[in-house]
Amino acid sequence: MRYHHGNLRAALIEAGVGLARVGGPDGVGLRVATREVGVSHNAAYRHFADRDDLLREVSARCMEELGRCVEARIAALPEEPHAVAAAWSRLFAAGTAYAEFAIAEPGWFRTAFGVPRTVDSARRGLAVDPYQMLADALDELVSAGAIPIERRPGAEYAAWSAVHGLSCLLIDGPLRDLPAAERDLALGKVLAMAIGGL
Amino acid sequence: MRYHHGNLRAALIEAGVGLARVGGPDGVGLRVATREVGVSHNAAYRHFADRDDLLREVSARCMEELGRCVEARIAALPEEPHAVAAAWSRLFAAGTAYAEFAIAEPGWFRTAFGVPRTVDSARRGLAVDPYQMLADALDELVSAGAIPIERRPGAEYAAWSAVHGLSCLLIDGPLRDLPAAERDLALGKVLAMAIGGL
DNA sequence: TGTACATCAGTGAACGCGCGTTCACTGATGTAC
DNA sequence: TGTACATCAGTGAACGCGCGTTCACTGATGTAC
Repeated sequence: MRYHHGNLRAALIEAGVGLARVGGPDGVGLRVATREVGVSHNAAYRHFADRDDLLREVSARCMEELGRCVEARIAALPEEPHAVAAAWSRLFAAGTAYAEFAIAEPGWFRTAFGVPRTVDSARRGLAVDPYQMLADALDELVSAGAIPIERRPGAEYAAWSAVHGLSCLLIDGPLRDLPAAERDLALGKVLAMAIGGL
Repeated sequence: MRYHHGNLRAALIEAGVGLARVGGPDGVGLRVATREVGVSHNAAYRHFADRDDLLREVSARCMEELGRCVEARIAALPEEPHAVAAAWSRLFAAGTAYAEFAIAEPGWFRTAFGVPRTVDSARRGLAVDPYQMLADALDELVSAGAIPIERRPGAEYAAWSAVHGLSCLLIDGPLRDLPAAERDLALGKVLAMAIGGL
C-alpha cells in the first residue's frame, strides 16, 4: 500500500458497496470502510465531507446495480417481432428482475432506497436508471398503441409501486418468510395486475 | 414515581411507540425509553429479554396503529346498499388510508415493517390486522360476484403490494419530494390499477 | 538539472457520545405460620 | 394480629463497544525558478 493511495475515493466507495451488501445502509461507516481499504480512518475526510456523503455515493451505486440487473434481463430477451408483445415482455422482464434483485441482494436494495437523497441527486448522473427504463417501456407501449395515451400519465407510479411494494414486503415485511413457490405466485399476481390494470 | 412502578412494561412500550414515531425503529432504545419513563436504564430487563424484545413489541403496536387508521376510514364510509359497490369502496378506502398513514406517520410505518418478526408474531394477536382487513374486502368482492373466484388466490398480494410500494417510495424512496398534487395523482393511479387489474 | 517550497494526501492520538448489557445491591410486597 | 422470610422490581456503578469527528502532524508530489 503506497502512502498515496491514488484512488482512495473510488476504493472507499467500493468498500462501502461491499458493506451495504451485507449490512444495508447502517453497515456503511467511515471507520469500517477505511479499515477495509487498509488506510487510516480519517483519510476518508480528504474525499468525503462526512459519513453521509459516502453513504449517498454508495446508495447511488446500489441503485445502478439494480438498474444493471434490470437492463441485463431485458437485453437477454429473445427477439420479438411484434412491437406490442415486445414492449409487454420488456415490462414483465423488468418487474421480474427488480423483485429478484431485491430478494437476492436485500442489503443493496435497502441501501438504494433507504438513504435520503434529493430527487435530483437520486437520479441525475446515474449510469443506468431503473425508473427511466420503466418509463421507456411504458412509452413504447403507448407508441405501439397498446395503451391509450390518456392512461399514460402516472402509469409509471402504478407499475413501479406494485413491484417495489412486493419487493419490500418480501425482504423486510410480513411476507419475509414466504416459501419460494408462494413468492412466485405473488410475483405473478402482481405483474398480472400491473399489466392488466394499465 | 413509586419505587414499584406498577405498569412498567406497558409504560416502556408506550414510550417506545413515541420514540418510533420520531425516529423510526432505530430511535427505539432501552436507555432512551427508560429515561423517558423516569426509571433506571436496566429496570427494563425485568420486562424484556433485550432491546429487540422491546422493539418487536413496539413494532406490533405500530402495525396496530396502521390497522386502526384503515379501520376508521372504512367505518366512516357512507351507507352503500349495493354490495359490490360497497366492497369496492371499502377496498379503495383501505388503500387510501394506508398510504396516508405512511405519509403522516413515516416513523410508525417504518417501525411496523422494518423490524424482523416472524410471520406468526407479526400477525398473531394483533388487535387489528391490516392484512386481514384487505383479505376480507377481497373475499366480499368474490362473494358479491365482482371478482371471479379463480382470480382470488394471491389477489391480496397484488393489492397490498401496490399500495405498500407507493407508500415506501413516497416516504423513503425517490418519490419523497413529490408535490402533494402529484402524490394524489400517483395514489389515484395506483388504486385504479389495483382495482382495474383484479 | 537541481533545489526550494507550496500543496496535497495521508497518519496517529484523542475526545465524546450513546448504546446494550452485566453485576451486586436494596427497597417493597405478599405469604406462611 | 404480628413477625420472618422468600420473592419480586427496582437502583447505581461499571464495562466495553464502535462510531463520527477534530487536531496537529508528516510523508509524498509537483511546480517555479
